[in-house]
Amino acid sequence: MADNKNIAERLRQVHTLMLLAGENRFRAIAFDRAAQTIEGLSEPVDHYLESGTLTDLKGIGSSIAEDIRLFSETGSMPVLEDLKERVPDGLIRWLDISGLGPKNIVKIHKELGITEVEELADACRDGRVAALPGLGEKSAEKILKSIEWLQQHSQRCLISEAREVALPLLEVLKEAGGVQQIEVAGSLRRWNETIGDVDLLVAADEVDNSAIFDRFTGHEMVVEVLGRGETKSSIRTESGRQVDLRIVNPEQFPAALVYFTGSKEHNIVLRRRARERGMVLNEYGLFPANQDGDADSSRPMELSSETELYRHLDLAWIPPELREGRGEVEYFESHEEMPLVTPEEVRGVVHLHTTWSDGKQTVEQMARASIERGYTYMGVTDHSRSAAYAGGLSIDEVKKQWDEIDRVIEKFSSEGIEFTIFKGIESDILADGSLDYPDDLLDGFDFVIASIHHGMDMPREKMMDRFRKAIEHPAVRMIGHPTGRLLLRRGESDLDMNQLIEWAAEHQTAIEINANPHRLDLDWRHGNKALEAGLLTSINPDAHNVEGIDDILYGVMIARKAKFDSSRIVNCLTAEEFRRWARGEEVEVKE
DNA sequence: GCCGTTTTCGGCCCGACTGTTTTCAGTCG
Repeated sequence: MADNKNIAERLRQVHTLMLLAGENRFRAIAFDRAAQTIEGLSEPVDHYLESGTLTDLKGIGSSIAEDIRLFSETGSMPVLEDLKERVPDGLIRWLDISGLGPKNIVKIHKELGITEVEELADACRDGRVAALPGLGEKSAEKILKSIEWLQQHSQRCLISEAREVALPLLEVLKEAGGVQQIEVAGSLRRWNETIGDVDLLVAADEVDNSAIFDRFTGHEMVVEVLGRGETKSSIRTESGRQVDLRIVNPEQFPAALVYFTGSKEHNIVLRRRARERGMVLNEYGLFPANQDGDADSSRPMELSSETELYRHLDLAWIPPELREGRGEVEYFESHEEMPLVTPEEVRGVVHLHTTWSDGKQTVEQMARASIERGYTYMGVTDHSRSAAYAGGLSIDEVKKQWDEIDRVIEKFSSEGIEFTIFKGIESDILADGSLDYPDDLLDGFDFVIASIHHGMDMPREKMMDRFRKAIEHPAVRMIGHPTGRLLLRRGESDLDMNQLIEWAAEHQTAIEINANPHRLDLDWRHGNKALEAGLLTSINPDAHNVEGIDDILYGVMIARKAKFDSSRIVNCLTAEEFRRWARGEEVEVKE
């Protein structure tokens, strides 16, 4: 049996290799679209194969359906195998070089007979690339620079790092003369977990553009100006980030904001909708189409906001974090809004570490910091005993910690502070699926988060078996960071996430959204499945110090991307309701 | 390769910027 992720990955490979093989662009894109569709499914592809409904799916015709069927039955996809034979492995890495695309990759490869990035760098240095028709000195120099940059920096960064670049620039540009509106756009506005480039958008009258660009390119963070035109400029920061700034007229701002927020997939759907309604949508506005189908730019629709633009396309305004081409457009055709959790609705901080294990602050300090931030309860969840590297608690230490928590509770009570502290634990799930303490001790906790910290690369069946046993354990109320991933550093465990979601939903066990920007795990891409299954979650900062509590914001935004409203988030419950849920009582989930 | 409330063929999102060119192709977002 082939799982959806695996199939989508193969289809993506076909797309990439077709570009490098110089195949028809649209044929290649068809495979990319099919991959997108498969990824968004909440049922396994085999279900569609068996019922013969695969070709009912958007972007999957008889040809790709056959490729998928063959792959599912034989584990091999002939169209992919054929491409792999024709395209050298090394070329795939060339696509990461910014400024170099498939056309020139094919040209350089064919003319010079080279396949490795290092060979390409040499060919740029010794003039062979510059001598090719259509390329020149500057192209060679640009490619070489990109290769060198690539070797020093990873292409993407965490959303937290991107915000550190974007927010100061935003502040400085706000103060620049002539700036009427300014917004962060791109994947950062959509709250994606990793970010490539930072996009900024400004509304200003043209006469002011030059001064605004001066402010931008002159900022102290800037180490290189990559380009500067009339309306667009790009810079690189000392941290290696590329930032693009676009300036448009105020009347163009709404359309430009939609356009630069993306995603690409979302924009394509919007443009198609505009076409279907006799209009053309571009970054400058929404225009009636003339007889040739081009935009009649003399008659722009008047737009004062994104909302109006969506209205013209018979849609309600779609929050940026949902604009991922995963069914949001269909939803907002018939709904005015989607119920989504807000930061204010989170009431408790229920996954945090203290000095008892690897946290930096005491129980009392973490509690006071939570109170300052407006939370009404917290759950202390230090590491269990086998997490030796993180100072996991022995049975004896657990009991001492309980005493300390009781002392803090008493102290608060004497100070007249209303704040609830739950005694929790982040228990390791051991290799055989059992937990890290005897059952009678586990019963003594208010709640248990079960997480895997060891043996994360076991085969899928073993991993699933471990999680199943943990979910079935009566003391366990939450699963922590299910895939174990560390973004940009470590991959995910091999899991059947749909199955895991179903098991957890059956037991009313929550799967946390770990809000630490290095994790953001559960992945929002499982949101549709989680919604169908009625999965509960908890937005958990996994804080190891006071500042870590603020990561809850990232968790809230990821929960919104995953379409959670507060009724399915256990730390949006009141302290009393949380206590009842932790005891295993049913909680009300809104339909 | 996919798709159709104008279409079973001929489109497929659209424009800025750059560099290599003399009118445009490639790349990016």
